[in-house]
Amino acid sequence: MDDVKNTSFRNVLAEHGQRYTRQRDVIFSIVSKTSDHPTAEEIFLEARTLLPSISLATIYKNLDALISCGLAKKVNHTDGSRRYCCRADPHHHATCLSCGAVTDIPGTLGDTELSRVRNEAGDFEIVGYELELNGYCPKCKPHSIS
Amino acid sequence: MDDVKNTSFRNVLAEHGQRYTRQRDVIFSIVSKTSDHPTAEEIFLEARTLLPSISLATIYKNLDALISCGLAKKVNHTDGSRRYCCRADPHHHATCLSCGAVTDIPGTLGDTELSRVRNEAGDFEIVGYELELNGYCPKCKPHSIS
DNA sequence: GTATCTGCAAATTTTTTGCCAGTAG
DNA sequence: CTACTGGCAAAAAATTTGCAGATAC
Repeated sequence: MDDVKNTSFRNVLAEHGQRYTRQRDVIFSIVSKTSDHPTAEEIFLEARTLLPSISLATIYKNLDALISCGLAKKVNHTDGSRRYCCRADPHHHATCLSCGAVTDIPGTLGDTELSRVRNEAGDFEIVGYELELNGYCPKCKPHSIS
Repeated sequence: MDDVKNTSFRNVLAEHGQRYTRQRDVIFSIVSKTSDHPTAEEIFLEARTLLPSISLATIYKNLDALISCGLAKKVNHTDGSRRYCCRADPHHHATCLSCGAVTDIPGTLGDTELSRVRNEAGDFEIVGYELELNGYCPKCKPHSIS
């Protein structure tokens, strides 16, 4: 199973004229395995546990490479920090207004809803969307009454 | 009409222990009048036409002040740039994948849709949401076929 | 073998801070 | 008056770039 995934990872890279490297692999798996959306710095710290000599510049370069292959993308974050996630099954992002944690919420918008939006959009051709939610996570909810 | 708005602007500031200043007013009106979502730098350049001696640090400080009063918020774009917008009537953001321009699209999600999402969210208490769309704006659409 | 990639350090860009004079309330 | 602000310059963070040696293919 992992072999298959790894092969397709290599293929996607190859299709975009990019080579497979250990660094790239590690970065990709960090971004795709974490359910929250790490910052470049966080990815760097995590990657260093596997590749102690990796540098932050390599993280940035590889994130760009992954993005150009469609394997990852930058995500919006209500607090303004730049974060990354891999393009997986559709889901929404819920950011806690209190602690800043990001939770993934499964699901997509309904077709009815989507065509309504598409209608409002007029000449703008909608390719994709992302629903950013904000509020209070279970941990912070009790305090939010203040 | 503008007087009323201005009074309420002052009130909101006062409620949050913030003072009314010309700089604050200018920055707020720039952010609320532009339909696209300017970066701090863009706000700075615009503000300088009215207040030639304003500094970029003042822009940042005031944006924080406005945000803390709920008068503006940070939005990130798919391209990773940090931008600001004022909290006005509900709308979606459509970012052009080709030229990066951001268009506001009026509308809200339907109640049915929203309660579905709320349901999926479980213990996470949803306060607000933002629908980020991406695709191609009318200007770039013709080229997107390539 | 050759083009791409890595890690390093330096350069940029972006954002935040400290300070003192100026101003709102 | 007194606390909050503004502008400046300097500091700190975040991101990008250039390069020589290493590596994928």
